[in-house]
Amino acid sequence: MPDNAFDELQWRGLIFDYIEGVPELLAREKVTVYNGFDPTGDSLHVGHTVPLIALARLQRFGHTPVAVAGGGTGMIGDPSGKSAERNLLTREQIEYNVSRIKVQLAHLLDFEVKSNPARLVNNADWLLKLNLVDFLRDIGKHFTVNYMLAKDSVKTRIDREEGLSFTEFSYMLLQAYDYLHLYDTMGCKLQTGGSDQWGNITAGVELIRRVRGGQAYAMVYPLITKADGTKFGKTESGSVWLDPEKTSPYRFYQFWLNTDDRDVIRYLKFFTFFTRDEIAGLEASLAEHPEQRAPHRALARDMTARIHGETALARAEQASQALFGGEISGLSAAEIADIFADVPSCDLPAERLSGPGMPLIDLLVTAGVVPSKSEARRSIADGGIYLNNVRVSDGAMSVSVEHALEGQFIVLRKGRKNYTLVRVIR
RNA sequence: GGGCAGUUACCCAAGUGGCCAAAGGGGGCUGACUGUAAAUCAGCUGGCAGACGCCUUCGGAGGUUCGAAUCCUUCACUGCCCA
Repeated sequence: MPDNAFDELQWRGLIFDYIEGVPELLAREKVTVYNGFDPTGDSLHVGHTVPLIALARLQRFGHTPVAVAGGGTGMIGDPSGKSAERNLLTREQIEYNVSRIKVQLAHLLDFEVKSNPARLVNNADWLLKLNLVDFLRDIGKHFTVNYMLAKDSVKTRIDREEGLSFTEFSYMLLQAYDYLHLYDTMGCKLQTGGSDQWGNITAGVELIRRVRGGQAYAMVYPLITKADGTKFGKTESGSVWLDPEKTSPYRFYQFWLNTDDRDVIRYLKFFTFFTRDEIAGLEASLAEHPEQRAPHRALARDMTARIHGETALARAEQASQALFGGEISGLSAAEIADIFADVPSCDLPAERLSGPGMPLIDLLVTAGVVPSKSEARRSIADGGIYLNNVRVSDGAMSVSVEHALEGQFIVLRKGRKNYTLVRVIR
């Protein structure tokens, strides 16, 4: 690890833009740095983690990280990067979300160290106290509409058909006020965020200069891109969450393992704490033996262990091996239950399989493998459905008790890697 | 408040009385190939039956017609221009 935080971030490709003086600031003093996040859901997803992990990197260099939950701003909705007006959340929803996210943050930031413990605050604590007239006099006075209109987040929305509401237009002022508040109360001098936050962050820097004559700083990270042009952090089944209830450790592990070759080294730099030498080694391995996917595995292992722990990682790896390694028919009931613990599953009363059994078409729908019977028929016709890992050719077949492994499980699979476990309940 | 344009399936977008479950593209799903890849090629892509066929869908509601995504009325929403 280099001795300079800025160099470290730069090497990792994390510096997209910054206000002049940031490298010197980070080298000169231990600063309090904050990064906001949106509590619009009750869990963070992988896309949220880059700025938060970056905060952890700064913490390792002795700086003090502050995670700011946008409990107040979340009630408004940030127009940045949004194509349409945001749905507003209630105060209760947001408070619940913040409480859930707090647990996840503990995996990323160190709240325990004596010297520079991380902190979590909620901007609802100060924003909700604001009074409109005071706000307009004290804050609004310092911004011209021209300045606000010039911000990209506003400009792109005005150019689009949908436009944006006054509420969203005002968002940047609230975030600017956040920065001022944290500058005043915690001596916070640096705000970080995704590159889409640049306008909001610099508005805060501007405000601090005007009302306090102080110098505050801004630094933003690049948007995480994917080589194939799709959005990072999404899979067929939606966002990849940190909450194991929403995204199982197995799926989480698989998400990272499936990283595109062209992206994997960059992601190692973004997400892990591997050293330059370690990453260089993995890069060499990728070049020489791409089929071994050593960097993918390292990335998946590291992330899964950090977020879900070693036990969950071990299980995710075991399941991956069994599912993609091959044979499942020889496994015991206990092994099956264990391997598929994380895989989507459903319960089915044994009576439904009695006698001639249940049409496979119906079972596929019941188990949620496909959304409709038409889709089920299509998938079978395409050769994309497997029963206990054997491709199904007969679209009219029925599933009976005999098909259940150990009398207890039926393994349905659609395509290469979508497994569903049916538990037969007596 | 006035004028104009628009609202079609997951998205973009054709369609202006029957040949429309609705062109084309994107996306998605599946197969072949492979490294649980990329690239490429092929099939599929509203629902229920899967044989004929039936049902729901072209912003909402109502109407004209043997028959409407297509015509009329009205309402809603969006954009542009005028006040």
